[in-house]
Amino acid sequence: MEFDRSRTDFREVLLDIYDRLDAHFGDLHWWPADDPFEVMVGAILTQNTAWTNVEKALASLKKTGALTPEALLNIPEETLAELIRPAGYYHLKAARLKAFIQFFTDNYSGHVEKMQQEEWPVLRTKLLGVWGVGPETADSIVLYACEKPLFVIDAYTRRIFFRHQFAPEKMHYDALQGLFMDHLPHDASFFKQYHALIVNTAKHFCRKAPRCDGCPLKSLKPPYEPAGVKQ
DNA sequence: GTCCGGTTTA
DNA sequence: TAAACTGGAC
Repeated sequence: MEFDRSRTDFREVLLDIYDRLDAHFGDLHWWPADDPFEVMVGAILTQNTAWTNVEKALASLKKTGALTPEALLNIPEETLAELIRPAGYYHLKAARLKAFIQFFTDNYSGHVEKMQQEEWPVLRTKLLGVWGVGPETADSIVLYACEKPLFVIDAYTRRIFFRHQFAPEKMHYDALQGLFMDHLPHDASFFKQYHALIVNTAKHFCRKAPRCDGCPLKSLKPPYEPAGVKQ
């Protein structure tokens, strides 16, 4: 099956989807965190993990005063692992946090402001070089911690856009990202809200077992499909 | 393709 | 009791 994204009004389709979701959910104020550093730590902790469990891990880090670059640099990895245990994959994530903090300290002296001064394509490449940081984690940090206009793709984005037949199921991360980046204005606040809306939509309606009742996208037509054709 | 994993949700 | 959870490395 061909996925025709060449039509000139694909931008209008993406904006239509945004408007529908924004009207339904309103301003979601993502990413939920006290500061950019907490966003970065949360981005690693939330890898394949429910956010409610990440909140517990972040709470225990705060409670013990460990949620600073200096503290995380010096804390023993095993101690860190126990603190973040509720987030799951805790041995793995302790190692990943350590790798990221080392990078953050070496390159930006542990200052988010210095990181924010980096050109985002450069920053993204550097982040992808850190062990434990893949495309979604890197882009979450670039967008939500550094306020740079980069569209974040996740499993929810894939699910929703595949089901509505805008993209093949296993479309590569960068290709799917390009679908948004090539057709939408590069605005950080807009991208933040769009991704947040996608996550909410997937949690409420576009679950693994779909609940299309009441979904703002229920009446959405695939861009290439003639109106009225039943799937 | 497999492994990492405690916790919540259905 | 099983599925799912704001992935990434090997």
